[in-house]
Amino acid sequence: MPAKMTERDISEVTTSRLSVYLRCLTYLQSINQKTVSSHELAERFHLNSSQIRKDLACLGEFGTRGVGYDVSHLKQQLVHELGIDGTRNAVIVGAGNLGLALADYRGFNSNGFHIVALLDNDPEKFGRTSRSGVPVIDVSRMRDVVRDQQVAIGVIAVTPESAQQVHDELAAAGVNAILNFAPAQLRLRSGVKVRSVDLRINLESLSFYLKNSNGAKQQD
Amino acid sequence: MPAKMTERDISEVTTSRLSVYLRCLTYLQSINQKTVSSHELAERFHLNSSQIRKDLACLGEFGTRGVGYDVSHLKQQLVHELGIDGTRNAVIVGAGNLGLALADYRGFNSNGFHIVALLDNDPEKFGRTSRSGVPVIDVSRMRDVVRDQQVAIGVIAVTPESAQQVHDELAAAGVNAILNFAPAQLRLRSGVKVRSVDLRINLESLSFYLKNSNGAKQQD
DNA sequence: GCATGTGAATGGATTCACAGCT
DNA sequence: AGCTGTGAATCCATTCACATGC
Repeated sequence: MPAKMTERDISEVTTSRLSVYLRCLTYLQSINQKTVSSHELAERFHLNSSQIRKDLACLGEFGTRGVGYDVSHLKQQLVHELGIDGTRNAVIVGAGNLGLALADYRGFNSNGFHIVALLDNDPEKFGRTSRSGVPVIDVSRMRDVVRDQQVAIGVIAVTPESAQQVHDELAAAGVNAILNFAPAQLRLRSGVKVRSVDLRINLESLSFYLKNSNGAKQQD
Repeated sequence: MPAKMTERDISEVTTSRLSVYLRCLTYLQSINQKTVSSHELAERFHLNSSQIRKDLACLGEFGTRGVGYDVSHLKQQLVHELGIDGTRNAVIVGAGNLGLALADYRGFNSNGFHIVALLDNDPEKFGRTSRSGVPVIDVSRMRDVVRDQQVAIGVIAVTPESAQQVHDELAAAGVNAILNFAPAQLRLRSGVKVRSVDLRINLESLSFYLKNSNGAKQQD
């Protein structure tokens, strides 16, 4: 099977960094800076400058030797590469605390993304909205919502027990990208991309750090 | 400068996996399974079995050749290694949507962690509590709260503009581990561990996937 | 026989170092 | 002179393969 090189061989870590660069470019643009060098970016992010050049080179040759990168041009390229020059619609499944908070999260409803609905199975909640106005809809209507509103991304904010089922339903409804907040090990499907945010793991990782650095605070 | 090997040379990725194993062991214990092999764990997580053995070997030799690992013993070891055999107290800074949701998140208030307060600078909110009863306290009292309640972990759930300041205040108050939800590039301090959860980056990464897999859905 | 623990081999990502353009 | 783009070198993580012990 010949490696088909869909996804243009840009690795996961690289794309994450591209997002970070994009945010920085937006800032630079706002303070009217016209060009930026890989060294300047490197300092801002505690990164190595050649890493940044390698990352950016993935997109083509956009820099000018002796000068650096044109801020607004590079930004535009990143926006395009990340596929957020249009608007991507998303649904959040689970209108509990977390789902509601996410629905109102600025950054989820801006710059290329739009939350069209919260889906839940509790009839009590149908028809209500989040503070910012995202409506809660019966999860059994998922298929219709996804089709009618061209939903591309699903967010799983339900209990770990229901997460797998929700994942499968989203996939069946034609959603190919999923952001999962449930602390569960999902059985994945080919063609559907899942990113998991596991808050518990993050906490435990911090705890581990605390445990193993306590006696030895002053390392520099 | 001699590499002092605090943190016992266990890498970040490894500790994250240890958390995952822990969760699995808790499950296995609940269904009364007594032992488990690296192969069985590997299947559950789509991982390589020798990776699991390597990870677990970091903690010492807890397996029995020919048999596998004793579920409850290994679990206990992991709990101990991750430093969650006691209770670690945490505060959440920012009593907005996200902060409130996090305060009530089960998994944040169980098994080794306890959220003692939400800190905010809006007097309107002082004295209120989250649904589950976490009180909102004036952020200017951070120092006292941290001292009196022996807070080890801080969660940043404020706007990106305030994140750096909150980070610095937490560090100054003696909090050495921080979970940051603000989409901002923090200037870090030595001795303080920060893990960032950047929701925006996750979304953009999914968008990138969608953009680059669209023409080529059927890869297996 | 079966499963761990671990050196050796592989594979990826980061960093170095420099040739090439402006 | 300055900074990009990139092969080469290095570093770290994952996987292989097998000796070791139950």
